[in-house]
Parts: sequence; structure tokens; C-alpha cells
Amino acid sequence: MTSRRDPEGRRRAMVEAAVQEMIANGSSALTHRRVAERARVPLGATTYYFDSLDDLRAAALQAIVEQVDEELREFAEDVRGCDGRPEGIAALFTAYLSDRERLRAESLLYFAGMHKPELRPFAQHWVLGVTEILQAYASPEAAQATAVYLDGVILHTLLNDRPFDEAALRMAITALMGTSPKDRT
Amino acid sequence: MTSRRDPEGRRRAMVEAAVQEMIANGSSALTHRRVAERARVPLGATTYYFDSLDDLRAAALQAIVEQVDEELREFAEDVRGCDGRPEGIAALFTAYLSDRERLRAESLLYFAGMHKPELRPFAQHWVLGVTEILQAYASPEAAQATAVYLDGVILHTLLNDRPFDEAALRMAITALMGTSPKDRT
Amino acid sequence: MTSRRDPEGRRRAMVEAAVQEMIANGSSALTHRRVAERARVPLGATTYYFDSLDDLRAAALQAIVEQVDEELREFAEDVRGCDGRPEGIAALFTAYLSDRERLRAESLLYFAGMHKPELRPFAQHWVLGVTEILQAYASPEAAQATAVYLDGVILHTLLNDRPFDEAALRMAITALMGTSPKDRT
Amino acid sequence: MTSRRDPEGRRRAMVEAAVQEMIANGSSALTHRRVAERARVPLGATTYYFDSLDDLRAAALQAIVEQVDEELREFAEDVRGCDGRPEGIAALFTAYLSDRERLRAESLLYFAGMHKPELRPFAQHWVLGVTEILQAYASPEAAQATAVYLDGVILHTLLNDRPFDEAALRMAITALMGTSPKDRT
DNA sequence: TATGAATGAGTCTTCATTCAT
DNA sequence: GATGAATGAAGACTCATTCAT
Repeated sequence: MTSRRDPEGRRRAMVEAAVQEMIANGSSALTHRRVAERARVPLGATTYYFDSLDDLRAAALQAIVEQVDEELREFAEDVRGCDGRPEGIAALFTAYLSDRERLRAESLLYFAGMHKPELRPFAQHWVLGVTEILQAYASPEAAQATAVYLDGVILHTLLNDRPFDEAALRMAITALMGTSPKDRT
Repeated sequence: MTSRRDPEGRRRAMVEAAVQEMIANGSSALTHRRVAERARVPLGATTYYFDSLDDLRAAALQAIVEQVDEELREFAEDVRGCDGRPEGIAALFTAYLSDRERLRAESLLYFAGMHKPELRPFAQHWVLGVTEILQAYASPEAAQATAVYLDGVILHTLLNDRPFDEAALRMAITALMGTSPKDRT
Repeated sequence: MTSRRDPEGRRRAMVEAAVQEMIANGSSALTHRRVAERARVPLGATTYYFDSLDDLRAAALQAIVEQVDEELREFAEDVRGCDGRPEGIAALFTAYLSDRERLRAESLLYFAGMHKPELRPFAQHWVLGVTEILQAYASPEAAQATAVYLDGVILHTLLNDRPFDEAALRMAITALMGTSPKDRT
Repeated sequence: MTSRRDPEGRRRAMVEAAVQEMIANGSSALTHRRVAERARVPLGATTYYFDSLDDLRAAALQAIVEQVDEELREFAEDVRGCDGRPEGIAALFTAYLSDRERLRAESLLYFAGMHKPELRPFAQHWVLGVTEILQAYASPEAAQATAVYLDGVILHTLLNDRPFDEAALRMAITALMGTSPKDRT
């Protein structure tokens, strides 16, 4: 059992357990009991540390957002590393797609944002972040188009067993990054 | 109350109520009670007509799939009408995006497929359908890339109040439809 | 489906189905639906022919009593055939015990009688019948003692996979049949 | 209401209520509601303390088994007290038969064992126990025959208002206890 | 006469939340 | 501060019985 004398640790353990539970079974499957069991914490602790189950859910989503932040930082650095070239981005993203847990976690933010308007900022975090990163190498419009496409790719990947074809990714990114406002006819 | 002695009508009413309920609050919020109330049907009717809540949910998803089918048929015709030109497709799709209920319904298929592998065929229906339609005017790869991008656009639209910019849509579609395998370096 | 134009046949089919259902799952597992399904009769028929489920249950128990009657007649004849000798009775009874469905059916009468006083006559039918048969070859007291013992044997058999040992049966019957009032000290 | 904050007491109260309910109306009549009402406990408590109704039923049957154990211990001592003489056993058993609640409780084990093979050990407990006790004063075969007969007597008593005749009991026990393997012809 | 649609009462069960300790 | 006992509301589901047709 998580130590009684480490409030912060317990809190983290519960949030992490909530995230895992939501990834595994969806947001609505979250219950105090399951979190307590998974976090190896007494049942009472879940309500002692969080005012309500919704609070706990929100904390879990917040944790996912923070993880997304971290990923975006890494992604930004890696994109710099390959000088923003489409082939490089395609390779980086292919690697990103291989961690399905991560994708599922992100998709939780979408679910949440769709049914609770106040959670939309969480859901938009990823697209906005990617758009910003790509703007260093393409027009704002091209960057956004690419980010939106990549979101579609994530969706597609979550609904297929096979990984997304890297060549297709490269092709699409190349096409989209190269566009610019003047292309608008 | 839905007229008694009209089994088919009652069934339809309940399925429709289930769809509405899921659109409003997500698949997991579906309960017999809410469906009964929305369909103006006694509680017992929901279990009399459907062996289980899962059955009812499945019927609702099936209904959405059928609606998607209908939309794909219309879309196919409209795309033919504009000769598959990107500007035309962008215009058509902008119109499509304006019906948020429809988008939310479709997104239900995605989320359902994410947590229940057996429902994946439902979830892939739309992308596969769009890809097939676009193949008449672009390489298979370009068609799929465009379809995946459009899925991303749907997601983006659902998470924003403002409608998706049609010019951006046109730009991206133009870029993606024009790609072909030989572009792959 | 049992013919619509044979009311008596339908009735019999439902009663028989009820008996089978009760033998298989106990009296309390009886439902209109299961009877209708087993008897291949529309659901409505079960309430059309029987005022209530309890009525149907009673009819089923009555049918078992009638079967017991038939068995008692056979038993009486067979006992006459072996002149009431204990070895003969033991052999006959061993054969009787081999049909577990029959035993389970009889035990239903016991259950029923235990919880519904008005059904006690049904439950006592078997012991009284056997007692009467044996009285031709032993004192009333010996006959009753033997019948009670045989009831214990039925119980024992239903609770064991292995058949009851015929030698033990012969020994006990011999001992009990030979007793007489004057043995009472 | 059973005092809160006395888990063991509440548990016992519910088990006892379940036993009473089953004695009164049979195993299959057991419901959470009736137990809660009889034990003067809120409905939720019944499922908080027992994972399922079957669990509660099992606990009740277990409690009956324990009571049977206690009775067997007493019976063993009393039988020793009368030196295993048939008249003594008959007298003891007559007293035993006078407590109908006890008989009904024991019969629950029989009926349970009949429909659920995994509960057979419970059902056989009494016969095996009595057989073992009597073996100190008779051959194993005679002991078993007597025990089986006594089971029949219990059944008979439960199905009759009048108590079982002690003289008949004495006669039968005398006859059965005196038998021995060599009597088998 | 016969049937299957219909429903409301009642079953088991889960769980967020409260609160005594 | 911490916990686990406690409970009431709500959920899925079953089914005897009623009744329109």
C-alpha cells in the first residue's frame, strides 16, 4: 500500500490509477473502488483527497494534459532536430503512433471535450501545440492543416490493428506542409 | 405516448431515442430509463424490445451506420456533380460540417469502436466510404489521405464552436488530392 | 408447435413441460416463458389454459401424483409377483432407484408439501401407498417402518452419485419386515 | 435496528435472518429485501456484507451445518449416556423430532444438495455423522441402515402434524441395529 | 377462441458519498 | 488526519399477468 505518510505520493498514485483505468475502460468506467484497488490505497482515501469522483476524473485528465505537454516539448525538439523536413516528421510521428496507450490517453481528452464544453481546452491542446511547432517550418495554414491531418491519423490508428503506413504519412505531410495561403485560389 | 400496438414504430422510437441520448451524453450514458422517458414509452418496453441494454446500444449504432450509408450515397452523388474538383468537395464538406448532430452521431461510432473491437467495422465505415468515393478522382493513396484529413476536420469541428474555415479546407484537399504514389520519395 | 386444434393435447404438453422444468431446476424456476418454450406453445396459451402460474404448478404436481399412482400399481403387482419376499422387494426397489428423474419428480412433492400444507396429501401419497402394499406381507407397523426407510433411501440416492447398495437394502428390508408389534418391549 | 459499527453482529443477524427466511419459505424464496427486513438492516447492507445473494445463501447453509455439528456432538454424548441401547436412541430421537424448526433447517440442506451438486457435502453431513456415532454400537451396515431410516423419519415428521410414534421408532431401531453383514444371505 | 404485445412490480447489484471512529 | 462501515439512489433485467385484437 502506498505509504500513509506521503500525501503527495498517494495523490499521484490515485491520479495515475485513474488514468490507467480510463485508458483501459473509458472515462465512464471510473469508480472510487477501482481506483483505490489499483492505487493500493484505502477506499476512503479516494474521497478524502478528491471532493468527488468528477474531481478525480478532472485531475486525471489534467495529468494527461501535462503528459501531452511533455510530449509536445519532445516533439518540438525532435522536429528541430530534423529541421522540420516532412520525412523527418513522418518518421517521428510513426514512432509516436506506436505507443497506443498514449494515443488512447489523448483520445480521452477528445471524448471529454465533446461532452463537457469546459474541458474543450484540454482537448484542443494537442492540435494547437502541434500547429505551433510546425509554424516554424510552414505557413500557419499549412501547419494547422497538417496538425488536423495528424489528428485524423491518430483516430485511424486507434481503429486499426495495423500501424499507419509511414510512406503515406510522408506523402501527406509533404503535400500539406508545402501549401501556403497563396495556394488558395 | 407512442401508439401501442405498433411494434415497429415503438422499436424505431426507442432506437431513435437511444441515438439522441447517446449524441447528447455519450454511449455510456445510455440507460433504460432515459430511453424510456425520451421515447415516451414505459420502462418495461425497453427490455421487452431489446434483450439487453447492449442490444439497444448496438441497434442505435446500427441506425447511425445506416444514416452514414445514406449520407455517403448523397455525398457520392454530389461529388460526381462537381466532377470531383477540390473546391467542390470543400464546399460540400463545409455544408456537411454544419450539421453538428450528424457529426456527433458519427463520432459515437469512433468512440464505440475504440473500446469494443467488434464494433470497429462500424467505426471504419465512414473513412472507407469516403476513400472509395474519392478514388474516382485521385490515386488510392491520395483518396485515403484526404479521407483521413477530413476525419481530423470532423474532430476539430466538434471541439470548436466556430465552423471550419472553408478556404483552409479547399487548400488542404487540393494539396492531398493531387498527391500520387510517385510523390513518395 | 403443438396443434391449435387439440386443446387437451396442448394442456398435457404444458403440464408435461412444467414437470420437466421443475425436475430440472426446481419448483421455483417455473415460469410461463420456459413452459411455453419447452412445450412449443405460444406464451399466451400458458395463461389461457391456467388461471395462474400456481395453477400450472399444481397441475404439474397433480400429474406427478398420477404417475406415482401408476408406479405404485406396478410396484404392487411386482411385489405380488415375488410373494413379498424381502430379497424380491430389494431387487424391485433397486430398479426403481435407477430412474433418477422419477426420484426427483417425487422429491418435488416433498418440497411442495413442506411449504404448502394443502399439498401435504400429495407428499404423503407415496409412503402411504407403499405402506399399504407391504401390509399384505407384514404387520402394519413393519410395513410403515419399511416404507419410511425406503423414503430415506430415496433421499440418500438423490444425494449420492453411486446407486444404493442392494445388499444393504435387502438386509434392512428383511429386518424391518420381520418386526411385529409384539417386538415392542 | 442492529447496532451500527458492529460488523460481526450485523453479519450474524443477516445470516440468521436468511436461515429463518429459508426455513419459513424455502431456499428459493430468499431475497435481499426479506433478509434486510427481517434482520432490521437497510437493504444496502445485505449486498455490502455478501457479494451476492448466493453468497448469503451459502453462509446461511453453512450456519445450519454448524448447528448440525453441534447437534451431532450432543447426540453422540447422549447416545453414550444410554449406552447405545435402541430404546434410549428412540427416546433421544423423539425429543429431537419435536423441534420442527431444526428439522426444517436440516431439510434445507437436502434440497439444496439436490439441485446443486457442490452443496452435497452439506447435505450428507447429518447421515454420515449419525452413521459414525452408531457404529460404536452396531456394525457399519447396521449403523448406516439406521441412519437412513432416521432420515426417512425426519421427512415423514415434516410432512405430518402428529409426532412420530416412539414405539414404532424403537421397534425399527431395534431391528436395524441388530442386523449385521452375516445376515445378508 | 387464442395470442403476443404490453407494463409495472419486484429482483439483484453497484456505487458515490457520508460519517462515526 | 484517515478509514472503512454504511446506505440510499439508481441501474439492468425478469416476469406474472392483463388485454386489445
